[in-house]
Formats: sequence, structure tokens, C-alpha cells
Amino acid sequence: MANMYCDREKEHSATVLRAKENILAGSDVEKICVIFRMLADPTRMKIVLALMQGEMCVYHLAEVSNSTVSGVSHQLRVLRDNKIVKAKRFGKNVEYSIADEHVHEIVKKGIEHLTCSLED
Amino acid sequence: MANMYCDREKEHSATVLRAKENILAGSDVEKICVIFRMLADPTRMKIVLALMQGEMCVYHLAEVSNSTVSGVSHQLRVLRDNKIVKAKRFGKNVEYSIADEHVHEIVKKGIEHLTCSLED
DNA sequence: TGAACACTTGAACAATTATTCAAATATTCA
DNA sequence: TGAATATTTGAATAATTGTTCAAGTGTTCA
Repeated sequence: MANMYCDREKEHSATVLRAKENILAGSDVEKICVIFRMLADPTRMKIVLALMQGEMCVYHLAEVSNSTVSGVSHQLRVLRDNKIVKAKRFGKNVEYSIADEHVHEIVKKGIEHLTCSLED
Repeated sequence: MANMYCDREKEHSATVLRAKENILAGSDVEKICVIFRMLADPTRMKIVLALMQGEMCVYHLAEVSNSTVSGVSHQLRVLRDNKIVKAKRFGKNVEYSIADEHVHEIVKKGIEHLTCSLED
């Protein structure tokens, strides 16, 4: 039998085995983290929440998220680089929008989690 | 009419209004970010992915996540404080598990997003 | 009781990152 | 072309945070 690591080895060994086999494709873990990291900052979250209502330009995003235009632009760059939002130019303005449906779903799940845990 | 902020004001004004009304309950944004912040670190993500396979003790988690016992314990504390995992003592060991179903769902959505965007 | 094991904690360090301000680029329009 | 507006960028600063090592607490069992 494998090493004994804890007193409940018998109960846990199958779990540990599954965990070792299934999960850890090293670089993939980093990739999964990226989308969550993008949503972990309040300024970025406000931007994303705003864009979930529809497309918007930078000045609007700054206003709605209570930030500076420059600050928002920096964060939009990060969000763009990580495929959370996309940009399209219209004359002087650049119109931003959510890059894909998964972003909507993930944020909604996050809100769901929040509202449910508030009920306790 | 409201201020003109960009050349597509007409197209965007309804969106901006919705964004201002619906979204920004200031402190809630911070709360939504918390769960995402918890999942944004590779060590924590490995711990969570491992626990999604079933309950586990600290030594196991350290092994499965390629970390030190101390490092894992620190992160487990953070995860506990933020209600992502819960702990239960069994003799010398402390058995950790995922705190609630939302965590499963959110992580699964994240993985889904990853695997879909890899197809492009 | 005390030795061995499992886990936690605190302090220190290094690294990452959000924000700010100033300057640069892009586009329109007179 | 030049002025005005919209957005981006770079550098500097401050703050947050993950990791490590050493020391601490809690539990079992001989």
C-alpha cells in the first residue's frame, strides 16, 4: 500500500489518486487562474459589470466605474490582452464590449454565490 | 438631453443609464471580487481543484499541489476565511473540503471557458 | 508525562500590480 | 493644416500578497 500520510488514508486514497491523475496539467492551472484574476479587481469588475449591460466607450466606463479615463484605459488593456473584452473603433471613440459569453456566465455565477451566501 | 460623452451617445445612453442604475452597489462589487480573487492564485486553485475530487488533509494537499505544508496551510486559512473551503478535525488531522456548491460551479465555468477558447 | 506527528502562525522578503500624472498618438472637423 | 477631443502609454509610487523558515499549538499513544 502507498505511504500513510494521515489517519484516514484509507478513506482518502482514492480521492488523492484521482486528484493526482486528473487535475494537475501545470500550465493549465495558470491559464484557468487568468480569467479569475481578471475579475478579482474592483475596477476591472466594475468595467465588466458595466459592459454586461452593453457596449460602451472609455469615457463612459470611467464615469460609470468612478475611475479616471487613464486608469480605466490601463485596465481595459489588461482585459483586452486576456480576452475578457474586445475593442472596436468608431471615429474618435473606441467602443468596448464583453469578449464572449463565458465571461457573462462566470460573473453571473459569482453574483449568484454572493446573493446566496448573504441569505445565511 | 444628458451630456454628450461620445459620438455614439444616442446608441449608448440607454446602456449607460442601466449601468448606473443597476450595477454599482459599491461594497457589493468588492464582495463579488473576493471569490474570484480566491481562485486567481495557482496554489489556491490547485488546492480547490484537488478538493473538488473529495475531502483531503493538509499533507495530501501539499503533495498534490506541489507545495509545502506551511504554504498550503497559509492558503487554506485564506480560503477558510473567505468561505471557499471548510475544515473538520479528525484526531491529528484536519480534513478540508469545498464549502459549497457554487465554488464547484464557478470553477467548472472557468475550465469550460479555458477549453473553449483553446479551440480557436 | 513526553515523544512524535499534523497543522498553524508570525515575521521577513521578494514580486506583482493598481493608480497617478504627464506626455504621446489617433481621429475629426473647421 | 491646426485645434479639439478621445484614448493610449510610460514611468514612478505605494500597497498588496505569496512564499519561506522558524517557532508555536494541538493531538495521539506508548
